[in-house]
Amino acid sequence: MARRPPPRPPRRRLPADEARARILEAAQRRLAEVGPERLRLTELAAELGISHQAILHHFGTREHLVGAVVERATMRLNERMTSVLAERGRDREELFDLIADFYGAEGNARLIAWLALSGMTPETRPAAAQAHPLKAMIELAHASRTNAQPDREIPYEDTEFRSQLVAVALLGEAIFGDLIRASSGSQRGPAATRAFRKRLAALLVDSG
Amino acid sequence: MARRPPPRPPRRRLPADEARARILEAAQRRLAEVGPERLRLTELAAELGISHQAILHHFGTREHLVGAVVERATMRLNERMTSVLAERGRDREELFDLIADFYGAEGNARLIAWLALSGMTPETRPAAAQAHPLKAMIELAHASRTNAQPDREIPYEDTEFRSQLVAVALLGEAIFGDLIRASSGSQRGPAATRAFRKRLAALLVDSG
DNA sequence: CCTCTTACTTACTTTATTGTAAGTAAGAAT
DNA sequence: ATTCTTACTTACAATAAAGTAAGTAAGAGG
Repeated sequence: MARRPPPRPPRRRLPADEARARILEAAQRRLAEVGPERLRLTELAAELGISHQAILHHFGTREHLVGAVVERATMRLNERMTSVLAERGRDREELFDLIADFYGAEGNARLIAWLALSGMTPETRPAAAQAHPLKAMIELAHASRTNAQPDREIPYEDTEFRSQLVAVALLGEAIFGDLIRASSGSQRGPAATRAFRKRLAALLVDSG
Repeated sequence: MARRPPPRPPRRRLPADEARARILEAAQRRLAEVGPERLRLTELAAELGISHQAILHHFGTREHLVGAVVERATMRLNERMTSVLAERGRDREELFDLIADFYGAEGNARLIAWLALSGMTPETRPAAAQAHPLKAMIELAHASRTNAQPDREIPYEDTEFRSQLVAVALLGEAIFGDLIRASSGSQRGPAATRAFRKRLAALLVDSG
């Protein structure tokens, strides 16, 4: 018996910017998971319940989509970083925790890693070349250190180095942590990450 | 005028293992550069001056090739690591330099990063799950520390943490260093990397 | 010198994915 | 209501990459 096609629900039609936003969000998540090279328009579309041409309709080409994701993601990361810094910002341990959450946030580290590996560094975009979102962090940390130890002279380069160490170690831990621990026979998992962060914070505080 | 085809040079025919070795080497270099997802058999073959079917002849499928590269690369990294540790190994600063060269070596960090991001962790291969190549490093470092400070009691977990910090920070610096420095407005390039390493070594030594 | 294995080639198939073309209907504007 | 823009669909083309089939000749071994 030929079954008549089911009365399909009326087609949704979103305003363009919202559709774009949804696509960008899903694409960014996917990009953090599998990287720019393995991002498949069809997969993404299926996940969103649309056809892959809908994506092309909004972004033209796959490359444009990836570009838009990167653009938006770096802008958001910068915004988030500055808001994190503005939030409380005086106490050093809290500052460290906020930064750690930022870099350790599921996806953030992976996204940054994919971009770094793929050579999609912000210096290709001249607009971003001027903005230095991390500079505020260094200055905050430096102020906090000199405040805590008015007697000792603390060179700015040292705080600069320590800030870089924090960023690089946290990002590195998020990406390589469990791999390193696996190959040194240590405990792995989220608890190990927490322990690592705690010891790192302690090391930095103890050594000035 | 129809030109007669030039007398092509007699075909080279390598012994199988050497051919495999050459392919593996080129594939590993390419893999460190562009990652497993963007490794193209045709590109690789062109680079080697052979047809892409020659590669398939030796490795069956692309997946097998990538698997073989990963296998060989991790084995070599482990070997290289242990030989580096055996080389001198008593003095802490030299140990640090050797480790730094290991992780900072062009390609090593990128290769490890690609594998970590792609989820090609060694724990999928049961053979590698038992080997703990970095454990020796931790023990060496611990011995060196207790040797240098016989009066103070140094907990093993602390050395464990510091070893992880070194590994993670060096790898992270290799991948993220210039990106971080760019977004904090600092100097970039190899000199910055050297300076970072020097300060990291100093921090670890100064703090015990 | 002859033979046999196999490293490697050329020619072709298959498949996955991006992109094009054209049409459909949702929702705003008049 | 009617029209008009455009978000989105279905159908299809183009391309590139992996893999198959079959043949060729290099070099070892008798």
